[in-house]
Formats: sequence, structure tokens, C-alpha cells
Amino acid sequence: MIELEFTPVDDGSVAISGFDSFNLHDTCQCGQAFRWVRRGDVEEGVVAGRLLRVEQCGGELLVHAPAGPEDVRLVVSYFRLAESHSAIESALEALDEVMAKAVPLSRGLRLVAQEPWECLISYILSANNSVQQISRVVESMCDVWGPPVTGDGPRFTARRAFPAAAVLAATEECDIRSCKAGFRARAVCEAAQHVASGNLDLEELRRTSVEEARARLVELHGVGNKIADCVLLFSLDKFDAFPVDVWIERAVRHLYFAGAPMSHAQIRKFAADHFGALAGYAQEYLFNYARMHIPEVLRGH
DNA sequence: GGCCAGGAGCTTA
DNA sequence: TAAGCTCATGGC
Repeated sequence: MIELEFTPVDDGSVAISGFDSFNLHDTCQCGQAFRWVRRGDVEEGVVAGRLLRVEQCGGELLVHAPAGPEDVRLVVSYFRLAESHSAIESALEALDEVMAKAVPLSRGLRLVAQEPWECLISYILSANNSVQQISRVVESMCDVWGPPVTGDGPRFTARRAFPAAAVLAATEECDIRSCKAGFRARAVCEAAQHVASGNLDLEELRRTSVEEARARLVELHGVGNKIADCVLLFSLDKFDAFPVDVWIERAVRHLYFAGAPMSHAQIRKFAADHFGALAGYAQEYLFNYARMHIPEVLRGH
């Protein structure tokens, strides 16, 4: 763990320093979380019902005023600032030539600690969908059913928190569809009912093995291996999970196997064998590399 | 206007 | 078991 320093600023902001490799914009905009909006140099997001405005200035992370103790604590835990990240990046870069190229292009890209419930619904909405459209649907659902943001942060905002499972469980499928969720609306409603009834305890999955947690998640309608792995990786601290989507499939096949056809199961086995406990981090760098830096090379393969 | 998007489920062979 | 089709919706 890293010793962070917290420095109050005159205007009520708090500057956090002492963390190692971290890139705020890449982390917020890489498509792992869907409620961050970039406004100039500031990233504005809603996390755990609180509105956060965060800005990176070199080695400092500024939590914009009014930044109460809970807001600062939340920023640290959400971005995992107290955990060393440069050691993970070094280990990946030393692993192979692909990582040696991919990691420097997205240095400081972290895995954020999302809330499992919001993460589950967000990724159910991700099926055959674009990052932009997923964000729009999530925001729309928050507008309709989410409570106002609370806490020490700015109160003059139209943005709302992610709705509770009990609230979505009480909606009709057609209401979810009205938020442009499309055919995914049924899966959203059913997941909400399982979570609200206590039939599925997402926090409990944090304490089980990755295999058992994945098995529980794929029991849900509309949740297969890929979406389950996203929930495991982005919200349940299972860093060896390796979600295989279209971009990862292209990247692994093209960058590691000269374009040879592979099943998703084969790709996951390769990731487990090759990246081991760091598979989840490797996935994030590969995803960003494939999507942001060489899409024209990989598209069509 | 067809193709694609951080897929999954069902049918067919 | 694997390939093919379908599911809403919007951007390009």
C-alpha cells in the first residue's frame, strides 16, 4: 500500500498526491465505466450516489470543492490510488512484445472499483451495443429512477445516482425499453428482481472463487461469460477475469496468433496461461490498444 | 442503406 | 459442438 498525502486547497478542494502511475482521463474514458463525463480538464462522475469532480494536475489529483472527507475517501478507493500500479505495468511490459507496446500507450490506465449492482446492469446493457449508447441508456435510467446525488459534493446538478435494485424491480419491461434499452430490457428487469429479492447477493460473490461467482452470474438471463467476466473484473476484484469481446478476440488472434481462428474458450485459456493473475489488467491494455490505436488494423480480422 | 457496436440465446445440422 | 439467425437502437 502507498502513503497518500491530502492537501486542502483554499477554495475547498482537496489535492491528493503520492500515488504512482495513474491517468485520470484514460481510466474514466476507456469504456469500463459509463457515468464519467469529461468537461475540459475535469472528469465529472456519479459514484456511490455522490457527484465527483476530479482533475489531474501532474502528480496531483484534485477533488473539486466542496470535497468532504467521504468524497476524498471515495476517490481513493474507486481509483485504487493507495495500490501500487507501476509494478503491475512493469510486469506486463516485461512479459511480451505486445504488452511492451500496449502498456506505454495507456500508461496509468487503472481498473476502477465499481459498485457490483450498477456494473451488472451496465454490462447487461452492453450486449451488442456501443460504449456511447450504453452510457446514454444508463444516464437515461438514472434520470428517470435515480435518487438525487447526496453528500458534500455540488448540489446544483441535474445528474442523479444509479437507481436501486428494488426500484428497477418494481418497473415494467416496457418502461426500461423506453430508455432505449432495446431487447436487453427483459434481462435488466429480471436481474433487478433477483437482486432485490435477495436471491442473488452480489457482495457475497466477492468472497467466493472466481469460478463460482461466474457460475452464479451466468444463471441470469442475458448474462454470458463475457458480461459475467466484466462484472467480476470491474466490480468484484477478480483481477484474473478476462472478458473476451469482439475487440479482445481480434487483438489476441491478430497480435498473438497471426490471425488464426480461435474460440473464445481458447482465448480465455491463453490469457489464463500467459497473463495469469494479471489477465484482467492485460485485457484492459489490449482493449484500449486495439480500439484506440490500431482499429483499422484489426477490423475485419 | 448496410454494417457494426465491450453478446447472448435459441435453432439447426 | 458449432455455425447461423435474431434481438433494438443509433452512428457512421
